Amino acid sequence: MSDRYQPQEVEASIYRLWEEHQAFKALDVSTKPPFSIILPPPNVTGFLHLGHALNMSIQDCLIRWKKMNGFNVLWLPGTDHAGIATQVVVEKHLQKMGLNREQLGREKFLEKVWEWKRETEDRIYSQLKRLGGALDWSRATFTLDEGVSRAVTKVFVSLYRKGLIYRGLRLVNWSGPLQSAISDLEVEFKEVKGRLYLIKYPLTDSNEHLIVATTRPETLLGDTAVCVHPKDDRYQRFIGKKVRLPLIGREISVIADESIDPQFGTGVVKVTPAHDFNDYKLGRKYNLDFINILDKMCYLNENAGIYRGLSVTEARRRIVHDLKESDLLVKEEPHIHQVGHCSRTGAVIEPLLSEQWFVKMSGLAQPARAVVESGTITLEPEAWIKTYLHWLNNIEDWCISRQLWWGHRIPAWYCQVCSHVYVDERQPGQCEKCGNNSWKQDEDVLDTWFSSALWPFTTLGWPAQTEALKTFYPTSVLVTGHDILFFWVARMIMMGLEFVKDVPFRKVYLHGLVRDDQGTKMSKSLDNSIDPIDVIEKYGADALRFNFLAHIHSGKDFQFSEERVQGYRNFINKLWNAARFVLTRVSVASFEGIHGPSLAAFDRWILQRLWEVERDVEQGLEQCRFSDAAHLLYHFVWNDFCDWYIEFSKVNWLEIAPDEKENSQKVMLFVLDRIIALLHPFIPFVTEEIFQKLPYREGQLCILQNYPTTRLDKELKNFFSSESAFEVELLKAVLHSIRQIRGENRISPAQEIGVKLRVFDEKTQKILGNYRKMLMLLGRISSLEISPEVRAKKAAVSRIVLGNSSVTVAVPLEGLVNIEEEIKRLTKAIEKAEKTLKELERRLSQEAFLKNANPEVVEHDRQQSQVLRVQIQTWTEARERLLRNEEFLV
RNA sequence: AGGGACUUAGCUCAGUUGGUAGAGCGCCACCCUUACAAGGUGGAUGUCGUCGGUUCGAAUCCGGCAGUCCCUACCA
Repeated sequence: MSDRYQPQEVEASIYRLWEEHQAFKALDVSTKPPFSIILPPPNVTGFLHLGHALNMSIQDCLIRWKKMNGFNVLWLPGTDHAGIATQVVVEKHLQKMGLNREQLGREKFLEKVWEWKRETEDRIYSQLKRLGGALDWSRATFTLDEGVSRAVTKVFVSLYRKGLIYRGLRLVNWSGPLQSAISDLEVEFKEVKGRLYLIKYPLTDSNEHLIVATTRPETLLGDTAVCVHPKDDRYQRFIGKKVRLPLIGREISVIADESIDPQFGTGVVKVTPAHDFNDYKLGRKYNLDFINILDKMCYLNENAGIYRGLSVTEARRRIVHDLKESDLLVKEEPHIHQVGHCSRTGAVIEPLLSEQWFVKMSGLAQPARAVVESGTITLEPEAWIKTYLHWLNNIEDWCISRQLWWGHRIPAWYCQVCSHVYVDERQPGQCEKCGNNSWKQDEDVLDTWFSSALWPFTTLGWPAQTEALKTFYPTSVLVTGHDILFFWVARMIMMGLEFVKDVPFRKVYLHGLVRDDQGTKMSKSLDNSIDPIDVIEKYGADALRFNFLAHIHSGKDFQFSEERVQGYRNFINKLWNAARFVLTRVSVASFEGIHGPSLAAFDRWILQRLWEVERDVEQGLEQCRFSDAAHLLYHFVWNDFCDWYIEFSKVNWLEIAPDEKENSQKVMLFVLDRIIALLHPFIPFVTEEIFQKLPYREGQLCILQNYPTTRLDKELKNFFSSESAFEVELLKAVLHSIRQIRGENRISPAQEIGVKLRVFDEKTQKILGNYRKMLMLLGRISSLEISPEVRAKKAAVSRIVLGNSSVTVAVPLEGLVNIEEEIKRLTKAIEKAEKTLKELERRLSQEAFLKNANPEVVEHDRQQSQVLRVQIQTWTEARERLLRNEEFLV
């Protein structure tokens, strides 16, 4: 074994080992209880970033943990075609080669996208493998796979027949660059510094005019009314009259509606039902004309008269100019407002009237709300429940058609003769209305989230009632970022309830987003996104995973830092070296047959600590508190096992009889064995690599072991001993005192020192006497005196109080060090203790405290203040003697 | 505009029923003591955003204020 763990040399072969043993395979039928997670399918837009690595680290930890706990686990991989996103990426890619999709035509273009999909999917899957994902690859699914597509069509048809999907001419969010409608969720609102224009609208029957306030003067071309508040005294006399539209002269009515805020602008609003969501409602309510002035590219169309062909911004400039010329512009002022932008292209969203398909949401939302309210599905962190419910309560119908090519084609056909619309899973024969057989399928595809909403059951074979579906649905937990709670999570819940009549998962764990070390969101456009492979190659997959698991806290965003990964790489190396020590120094073949009665105190102590760690790690994982569990293990390995247990054992083994040594070595081997298993879900590669080196584990796999729990290791309790635990704590405290004196007095670790221990009771004296050699070696002591009466001159002194035992540690400093240093040290210690003591005494002197506080707290404070008094007295005396340079009883 | 948070050591963050402030990294000092220098030992560092309230006692519970962030939302 090398003295450094070399992840790049072992990770690939370890992953291969797992695959060869089919360690990730889930069984459709099994007597074991099921545990299933569907991997949120990454988009085939490009490679995975650190956010995915975080997401998958959590899932893989759960999967391996549950597997080791005896569950029949399924972690199902897949990828998402990601309609708009992928189409945009591929179009950009083609653009570089001087191609565009119109040139290629639908079929050729789709071939290109499929080509892209194959490449990126390969890359994504290899990234997941590099990260160590225990995914059942035999079940990998793509959202456009035939089975999934059939299911998507079936769901569409079914919802259509139930009247939950309808087609209609509606005002939708239109993205000019995409030439497609997008859903409300895909619109991002940004604050924009615009202008508010006040424009004169002359009355037809008088010389008066109304002044309209608008941020979008160009849309006046599509105005079909002007609206005021019915109770607005300023304008009541105009209601019902007509005004002449500036520049184009069309006559429109003045109407009144309560929705108008008289305080805003002039209190007069132009109504453009075909280009504004508020105006659309007014248009429907008052039966106004809908005049569409934009084409699919968001240029002005034939209804714009002389402005035809202009872009929206050009048109705005021209119209403002023309209004000024005609003296119709009263005023323009700066105005900050929220404007919707396309989340994919960044273009300003134009509300546009167009024929689209919608899902009626209110009926589907109700049960989805109920299952979260009732706790059938739990959200972690719970803070999201409120957000989730609020969204469902205010849900609007979902526009699911997209004017794209990449995606699930909408299963609707239009009769070319009589325009009859036919929706079915297959193309129809004769038209039931007119008897002709001339059909054209709808050109549009479905919103990518439509198929994602079905993912938990389509991946398991639905609509067929497969064994997999029976076994693994509902899935156990969904792990995903909180950014897609509405896009995905909510819709899966609706569709699962609608089509499988059960929730898609029992628990949702929402984690934060990964940010860079400056705290900004990682994104490709900012060029700050990191390929996890780069990190893995530098530090290993385990270090990256542990970094996430040790640092993820209840849904908070995660600030990535390479230094921290490096820190956990060091931890993994520490583990590696501990294992190396055990494997090279321990000569027993297995840990079987540990003989309880002859165990040393350290052995008992480490076994007890192990038991406690097993208990607490299990609790942490049960509660999805990954960082708690990770830190527990980190400190157990580094501090308890390496710093103390191995160091104690090294010395202990020098002294004891061969059979006792063997017994003790079994304990060390056992603890290492358990550590490896405990850490496996967090850092699978290094643990498996070490496991493979355990001689008695030949032919086995770490991933297939039982996870150490207090149930599995219940016999550990037989080894517990409070006296042993006390002995270990006492030794630790004495050694720490000696090292502290050494460190603070700058006595070199190479310099051996004399130490005198004054003990105040026989029991402690006996214990310390038994560990004389231990103390001397670990404390680098040349002469050690242990006695009830210890005299010293020019000595550094420290007082330990532990339970009923008390020890004074004295280190003669003559010739070693400047006495002034020690006086400073003592003074500092005394001051600190006095400060604490003062606070405790103040508290204990309050009658209210003694009366109201928990008796345990009072007792604790009493004891603690007694300890402090003893310490202060010892130190104060020592300081005086040092000053007077005389021998004293320490 | 409504909602949800967050504010703790130089940095990133823990702190689960209120009871003497913690970790990792960084920093300082001394050490290549044969598992590990990707290491060892010791050390320093915080009016827990601010003001008030409840309490014997508040980082922790309640309220006001300030700052930061996120989500939802058609304000012309």
